[in-house]
Amino acid sequence: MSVLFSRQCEYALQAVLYLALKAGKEKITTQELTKRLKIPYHFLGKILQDLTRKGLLASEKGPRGGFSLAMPAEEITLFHIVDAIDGTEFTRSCVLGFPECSEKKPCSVHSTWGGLREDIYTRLVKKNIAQLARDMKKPEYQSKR
Amino acid sequence: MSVLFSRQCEYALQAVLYLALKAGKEKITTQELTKRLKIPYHFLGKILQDLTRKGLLASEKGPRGGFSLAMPAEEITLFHIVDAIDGTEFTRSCVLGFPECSEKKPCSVHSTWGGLREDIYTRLVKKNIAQLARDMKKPEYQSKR
DNA sequence: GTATATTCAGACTAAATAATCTGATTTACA
DNA sequence: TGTAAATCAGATTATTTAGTCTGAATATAC
Ligand code: SF4
Ligand code: SF4
Repeated sequence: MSVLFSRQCEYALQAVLYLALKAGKEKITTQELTKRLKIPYHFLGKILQDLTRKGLLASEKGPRGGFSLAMPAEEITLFHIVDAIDGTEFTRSCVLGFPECSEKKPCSVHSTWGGLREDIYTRLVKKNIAQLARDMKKPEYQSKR
Repeated sequence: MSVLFSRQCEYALQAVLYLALKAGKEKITTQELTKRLKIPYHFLGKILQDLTRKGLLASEKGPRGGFSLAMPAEEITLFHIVDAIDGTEFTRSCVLGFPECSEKKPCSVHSTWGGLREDIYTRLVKKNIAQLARDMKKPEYQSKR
């Protein structure tokens, strides 16, 4: 298997994206998210708690409670989410997982692979989730649900 | 943690690259590889067996035995190695692990992320391991060992 | 032929990640 | 004030991946 981010992180990305799409309206419950995104309920619960602790989401308990973005969607990028869940180690370590090397003396694959992590980073910060949510509403993204 | 390929696969890449570098000469033993590349001995053994079964490496038992490339280094790319260990699923599935989607109705992040898997694929097939081994010998890659 | 160095095979253990379960806490509202 | 709907916390289990161990099979060299 090959994978870019952990499963938790993928779930987090989807969840926050969903929240951004519904931003402004009512709070969103774990139940709604678990149904729409097909993510295991309790696992998702943990992830949302985590994102809340990290300050990305705001939560409210009790009936009519749920989760919402803790800040304007314009200020959140996918990078913030990845950072909160998987951390930012990938911006520093070798994409191929090769052992330590110095920039001065790169290994033979570095000319090809060295740029990938910057590339991934760029994609993560390129758009904020408000833009992504707007994209989601464009006709060409409508809609299989 | 974020990672592109499994640890096994990373080890396999390093090992085959090492073999390419030493190609033509004697067979290389697991022991030499485990020392040079700092990969757990028995784990590496499994991986080399795997690569042999998949037809990428040739093995010989007994004293003076060991492993060597099963074909000219010019015919092997990193993609072949990844294919043998992790499989090629990543060329088809979403890099963010999002659930099934149709190309016709991509999700909102697809414009940014859709290209990444082709990008990775390209990097994997761009150079064969003979070229990579030659790169390794260039002065600018010399040498911390 | 015997000792030795290797791959090979399979069972086993360890660690990391993913997922589940139980119950406590908070809050809205009838 | 009581009930229900939600988050929150922590323990537990399951699954996957990583790594280890033991011994058999095979080939070389003396
Ligand atoms: S030189 Fe580049 S590709 Fe090679 S090990 Fe270092 S970071 Fe990885
Ligand atoms: S549309 Fe693209 S980014 Fe979105 S889920 Fe499908 S493959 Fe992934």
